Parts: sequence; C-alpha cells; structure tokens
Amino acid sequence: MTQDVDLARTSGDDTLGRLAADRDLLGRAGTAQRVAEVLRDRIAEGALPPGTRLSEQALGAALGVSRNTLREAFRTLVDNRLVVHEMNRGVFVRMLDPDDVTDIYAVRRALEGTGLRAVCTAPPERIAALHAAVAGGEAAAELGDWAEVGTADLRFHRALVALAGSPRLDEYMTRLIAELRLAFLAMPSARALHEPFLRRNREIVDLLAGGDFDGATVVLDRYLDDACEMICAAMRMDGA
Amino acid sequence: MTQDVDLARTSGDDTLGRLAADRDLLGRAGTAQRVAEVLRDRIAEGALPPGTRLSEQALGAALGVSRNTLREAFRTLVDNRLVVHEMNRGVFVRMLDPDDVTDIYAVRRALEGTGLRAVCTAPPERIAALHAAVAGGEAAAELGDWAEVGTADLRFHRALVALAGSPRLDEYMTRLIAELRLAFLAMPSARALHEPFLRRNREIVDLLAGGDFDGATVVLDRYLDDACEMICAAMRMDGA
DNA sequence: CTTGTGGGATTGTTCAACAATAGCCTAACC
DNA sequence: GGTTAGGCTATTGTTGAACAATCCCACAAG
Repeated sequence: MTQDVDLARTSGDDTLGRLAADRDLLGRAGTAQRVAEVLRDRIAEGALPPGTRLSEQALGAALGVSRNTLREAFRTLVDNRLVVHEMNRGVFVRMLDPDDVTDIYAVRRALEGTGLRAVCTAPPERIAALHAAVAGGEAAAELGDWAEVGTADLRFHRALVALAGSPRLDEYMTRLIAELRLAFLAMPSARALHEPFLRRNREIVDLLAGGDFDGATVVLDRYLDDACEMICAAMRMDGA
Repeated sequence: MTQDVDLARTSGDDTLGRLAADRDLLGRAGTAQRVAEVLRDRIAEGALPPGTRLSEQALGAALGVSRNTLREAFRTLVDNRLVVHEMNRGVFVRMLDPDDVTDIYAVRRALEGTGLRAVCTAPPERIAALHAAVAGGEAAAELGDWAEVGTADLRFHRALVALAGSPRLDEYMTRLIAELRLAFLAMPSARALHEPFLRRNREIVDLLAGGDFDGATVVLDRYLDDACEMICAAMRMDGA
C-alpha cells in the first residue's frame, strides 16, 4: 500500500519542515505550560479580573492539577507580569497603575519606532501584513465589530514591530500586549478605545507607502501619546 | 527613651520610602527564587557551561532543595532564556548560535538607540553614571584588570538604556546581558573581547557631551556591528 | 483607638510514589 | 553490515499528603 520511499531524501517540497512546525502544537507541552496558557487566556478575556486572588487549592481543583504543577504555571505568569506573587499571601491578577501604562507605552514607542525605521529593509510580505491589518480593522469597523477592530489594531502594531525582523522584539511586543490587556479591561467600551485610532493606522501605512518615514513616526508617536493618556485618564476616573 | 512621634506624619525626610526599598533586600525571597539566582550566577560565571544538563536529582541534592522547588526555579530560568527545557529530557544550559547573537545585538541597537535619543531629556545623574562607567573602564584597563573592563563596559551600555527612564527597558537590557554572557563564555580572552571597544565608549560620551547625537549613534551602531561580528566569528571558529 | 492574642486558613517546602518517556544495550533479522 | 525490534534502566512528569511558617481576622484587654 504505502510507497517505500525515504522521506528525508525525496521531499522536494518542505514537508518535513512543516511537520516539525506542527510538533509543538500537538501534545508536546507539559501540564504546567498548558495551565499557564489557560490562565493567560482567562485573564486576557477578563474572566479573572485584576486583583483576583488565585487560590492554589481552588484553582488546582477546578483545573484538575496538583498544587505543585499549578505553582510552576504561576512562575511563568509572574515572569510575564500578568500576576504578582506576594510572599506567604499568594498570587493575584496584576493591577496596573497609570505609571505602568505610561511605561508600557514608552516601550511601545521604542519597539514600534524600531520597526518603523526598519521598513526600508523589510521583506514585502511584512509590508503586506501591515496593510492587511489596517484593511481588516476598517472592515470590522464597517460591520460594527469593535472587538475585532481591537484585535486588528493590535495585529497592526505587532506587524509594525515585526518589520524589524527580530524574534526577541516580536516576543517583547507579544508579552507587552498581553500585559496591556489588563489595562484595556478597565476601559468602558471597546469602541471608545479603538475607534479613534483607526484613522491613525491608515495614515501611518499611507505615509509609509509614500516614503514619508518621518511623517509616519510623528503620527505614530501622537497615536501612542493619545492612547496612553486616554487609558490613564480612564484609570484615574475609575480609581477615584 | 524613644521619642513618641508618628513616623508616618512627621517624616519630612523620606524615611519610610527608603525603608520600603530595603524590604525586598532582606529575607523576603522564597527558596525557588534564591535557587534561580544561584543558578543564574553559576551559569554567568561559566561554572555551568552551555550544554550542561541540569539533573534534578543531582542539583537538588547539591543545593539541598526538593525537586519541586528546583523545577519552579527552572521555570524562571527558561523564561530568562538561560536554559532550555526539552520535554522528558530535562533542562540544559542554553547554547547560543550566531543567529541568537545577531538577534541579541539587534535588540541592543533598538534599546541603546532609544536611550541615546532620550539623552536630552535625561536627568543629570544618569548622564553622570554614563561618564563614570567609561572612566571606570579606562581605569581598570590601566591596571590590566580585563574582567573589570568587561563589567564596566556592560555598566556603560546599561546606563545608556537607563537614559530612557523606563523600568521595563532596563529589565530587558539586564536580561539581555545575562543571556549575552553565554556567548562571552565562548570567547578566548576577556581582553580581546573588551579592549577594542574602550575607545568607542569614550567616543560616544564625548560626542554626546558635545551635543552630536547623530555622531554618537553612528559610533554606537558601528560598535554593536563589530562586537556582534567578532563574537559570531569566534563561535563559528569554535563550532568547526 | 491602639495593642496583644488565639484560631483558622493558606502558602512554602519537602517527601514518597507512580506513570511515562528517552537512551542504551542486546539480539534477531534481511 | 546495517537495521529493526524488544527490553532494561535512569530520569523526568505529576500527583497526593504531610508539616512548618505565615498571614488574616475576630476578639479581648489596656
């Protein structure tokens, strides 16, 4: 039935490479890592709001894992800054203050600015991803799907960083966005949060397409300043 | 004997703030965290060279901690990219390849460039730290203490990033340097690694003092390009 | 209103156990 | 000869229970 061929030699296509990429998607992850991912998702979607105490006993029972495994998962979440660990008190979903948000946006300026400066050396498919993200956001806005507008916005800015072609910068950005979601949760509506910035993203890609890098940088910096200020204002409102 | 005053109200000086800063220095760390720090140090100094397998039983016995605690420490080291975890095989001290080094230096360009651009808004004591690090490196070179030249060099570049005033960028840089030490271990001599760059650091601070930011950026980029190429060349030599 | 003082719950850490897996060795086989 | 199959051993993955240390809270005393 099956042909007796040597897979490693005959693959003119990149079958092996693609298989290897799938490896980590399936089973290949330990329990602790999967628990960390579940908690990451639940925190991001607001099911575990900032300030929530993550009881080892309760969570362990709910997820069906032992306390030791759970504690391993906590370690990675602490390193991701999604939870804080207070000695002999437990771990809590992180609560961001305006200083945190300000610093996060300072890092975004550094990361996204680096991507922007690398646009002239970036491969065309990365530029295309930029345009696709903006178009996706506009289409979602047309439909009134403001949650999708938000993810498209973040996809755009992640694609901006990806222009630099650095795996580590990409990971910084991914983690930064996960952290930023903690602040988004404090915002009243997804529409008010993302709609004002649709136009800015369009402006940036258009300026880039026209070769006006300095203009794009100015718009990007204004975007980040305004977004930061908007979130900080909402946080001060909410806290008082 | 003691005056009966309310500490919280009467502190014209910032006694409370300084006390709070001391809190984390004292005992306030769990076993796992301390174990992670010990392993970090041993890896940085080369006592646990890249590729070394970190046996849970052997390390646990040596450090006098249980396997569970050790595994918690491993998680943070994995997140710091100092070790790699292979499922059902164990954790190994990370081995960097030239691609890793290239990416690390790409991130350094982004981080240190960000600091450099922020020099005009940085407080004077941060500028002073810059000059102090360069002077310290030159003094150590005078004495032939090449290890100290190396730490002064890293102190200078960390101070460069600190100009941006961002805690997160500072932490990125700290972790990046810890990772970079894995590559330094492959270099034959500390002198060959650091001596050529003493002059560049001096150039950078002098150009900055003169207000020539673009010139400083050029020298910095050349520094990073050359250092990266030097290390990659040594790695290719060593690997073959 | 502040200062002890229990009691109860939770975390910090260890230990022992078992299942699952990787690595190695041997033997059989074409 | 080289390759494949099977089995053994050491190590990791994960769990459960145990105990000490610590924090929180309620309550009493000054």
